[in-house]
Order: sequence, then structure tokens, then C-alpha cells
Amino acid sequence: MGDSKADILAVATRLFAQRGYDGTSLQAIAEDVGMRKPSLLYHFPSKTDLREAVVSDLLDRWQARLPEVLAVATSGPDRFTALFTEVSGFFQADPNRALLIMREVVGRPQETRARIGKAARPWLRMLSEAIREGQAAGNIREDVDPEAYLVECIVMIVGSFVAADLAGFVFEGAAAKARVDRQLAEVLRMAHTSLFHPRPDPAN
Amino acid sequence: MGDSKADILAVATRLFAQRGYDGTSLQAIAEDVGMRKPSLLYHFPSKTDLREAVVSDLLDRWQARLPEVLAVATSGPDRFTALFTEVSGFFQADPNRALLIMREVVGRPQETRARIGKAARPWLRMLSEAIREGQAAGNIREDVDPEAYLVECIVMIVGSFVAADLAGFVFEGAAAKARVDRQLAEVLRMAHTSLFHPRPDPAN
DNA sequence: CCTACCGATCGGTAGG
DNA sequence: CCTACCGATCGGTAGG
Repeated sequence: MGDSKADILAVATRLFAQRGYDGTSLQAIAEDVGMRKPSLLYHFPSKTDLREAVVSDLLDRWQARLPEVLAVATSGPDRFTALFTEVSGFFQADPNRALLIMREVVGRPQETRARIGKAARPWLRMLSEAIREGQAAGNIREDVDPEAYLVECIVMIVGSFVAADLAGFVFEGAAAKARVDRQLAEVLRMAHTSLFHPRPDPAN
Repeated sequence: MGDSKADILAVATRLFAQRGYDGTSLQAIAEDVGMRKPSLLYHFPSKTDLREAVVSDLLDRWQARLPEVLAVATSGPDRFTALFTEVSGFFQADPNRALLIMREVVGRPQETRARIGKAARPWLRMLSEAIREGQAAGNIREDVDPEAYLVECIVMIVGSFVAADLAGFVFEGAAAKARVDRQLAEVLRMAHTSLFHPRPDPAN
């Protein structure tokens, strides 16, 4: 029923995220979609094309969230936490997104990496500028390296999903979902504490 | 010249790290080593065996550094920075280690993940206990989640090497090596700031 | 450590 | 969207 192209994209995203690009055959994707391999290749002329479409789809979905993210980042109380929640919510909506990005970034094809980098660029520019303004205004610690700080925040958020899987082997108990939540809570704390000046009234 | 088995391990580590396990053929490894595929399979009976040997080799090299790490972690001034430097130095000695770990952790074979988790476990237990003691003694922030904090520190360190590659596309200039150094410096600052209580004498 | 070779599976095409 | 099929490459074996 419905849009075959969208079905293929959804299945390919899931399998590329979970088994990697090289570890996923077109046959496996076609089977999960419920069609034969040549039919899949009618919609996407080659495996490389499918990969690009999967990455484009992910980046498009991020761009589609742009309005909410901007709204939250420019007004209201505690903009920092709101922005953080917005970003991590994007990955929580589908944890495969985090795995996929990790794999595509670590993977070799420079072209794909360049596209992800290009998509992230305006965001990082805008936010690093905001950090510099905060530093000039005295709200943000002077020793923060804005670009490096932002990169590490993304690394931590995306890494939380990857690590949550592994953490099950390291510490007992706790389902993957609860693990992610706990990791993300700590990431928020770390990111917040290391960005702003300490409050002058600690209960210490 | 010399130990074929060690040569194979070194080449396999490099190629698995850079192209992934599925993206690396035994033929490619054999070629780089300078032998034929069946000769390689004489030393390692199957590709799976080779993968396990590569992971074991990495974990063994980490274990071999244990004495220095423990020495640095239990005495001397600024044990935090010393321990951090020791850990990141392990990956700086060969950045492929960071890529390999990232790939093996994100990859599916649960067995490999379980082994990495098992190797990390005693370390994380020991350090999280030390954090709890610091919290009881009042040196460390009460709101730190010890296990989650440590997981994120590792995520950040390993992620710095992965991100340094990508950062070249996001911000202009700066070679990968300098990028890693800059990211690691910021990771150290973030990890330190978010762990300890603020000094009572900020120049603010 | 090699040559020679195997069945299976890969991405992709022809043709309808 | 299918059946039928292609050459290339995969991990691995036989045998020396």
C-alpha cells in the first residue's frame, strides 16, 4: 500500500543504520519492503543512489524541524535546555538516525561526509557566534572554545545512543531506552555546567 | 621480514578501522601484507577469527598500559588531568584505535561488543567508585551521575578523533592533527569543569 | 607459503 | 513491478 519509494527509504535507513551500508544487500532491503531486487533498482538506479537518498532524507527531516528549533533557541526562558531538548528529541524520535549519522561520518565516502558537514555548518556558525556574544556579555565562561564545544555536544548526544547499547554490557540492568535518557540527562548537565559561569550561590 | 602474524594484524587493524570490517576483503589485507589470500588464512582460519584477533590485540595493548595509568591515577598532583592525558594518549598513539572502537561498538556482532564492554567494566567501576568518594568528601559536585559521566568522557575522547575528520568540512583550515588536539583540550576543560566544584575565586 | 578452484552472493542489466 | 541472467568478487578449501 502507498508510496513504494518512501517504503524503500524507510527500510534502507533502518538497515543501513543497524548493519551498515556494506553489511546491507539490496536483496535484504527488497525482501523487507516486499518486492524483488530489480523492482527496487527501478526506484533507485544504484545502491549508491539509495545511500545518497537516505542521507538526504535524514537531512531534510532535520531541516523540516528548523522552525521549532529556531523558535525555541531565540526566545523563552532557559533557551539552552530547550535547544538541547529539541536536538536530542530529533534523535529520540528514531534512534536509527544517531546510528546512521555515526556510521556515515566514520565511513569513508568523503562525499557523504562533506554533505553532512555542509548541512551542519550554518548551525554551528550561528551557535558559536551566540556563544561568543555570551562571552562578551559575561554570561558564558571565557575559556570555552565555541566550535570545539559545539562539536563535542553533538558527539555526546549522538554518542549517547550508541553508548546506551554498549552500557548494557558494562553495567547490569536498565533497558536501552532508560539508558539513553540517563545519558542524555548527564550530557545536559555537563554541557550546561561547562558553558555558563557558576552560580554565585552554591549550597556548598 | 619478521612476524607475518603481527604484520597481518597491523594491516587488518588499519583497514578495518578505515574501511570497516564488511568493507575490507581478505584479498585487500593479503595484498597489503604482501602475500596471497590462502596464506593469510593459514595464520587466521577465518575472517571472523581475524576480527577477534584485531579486537583482542587492541584490548591487550590497553591492558599493557595499565601500570602507567594506575600509577598516574593514584598519586601526584592533578590526577584528573594526568589520567585524561593517559587515556587520550592511547588513542593519539594510533588514531585508528578510536575509529576501530567506534566501528566495533556500533557494529552488530554482539559478541565483540560484549568483549569491549567486559574489558571496560573494571575501569568504569573503579573510577565511578572514586567519583562517589569524591562526592562524599565534598570535592566533586553532588549532581554528577558517575557512570553516565564516565561513559560520556569516553564518548567525547573517542568522538574527538572521528569528529576531527568531519570538522575539516565544517570549519575551514586546521589539519586533522591540530583539530584533534583542539577538541581534546576542550573535552578536558568540559570534563573538568563539570566534575569539580567551582573554585571560590573566579576572576569574575 | 603457493596455485587452482569452489559455491554463494554481490550489484546491476535485459527484456517484457 | 517481474523472471531470468550476467560478470565480479566474496570467504574459504584442496592439495601440495
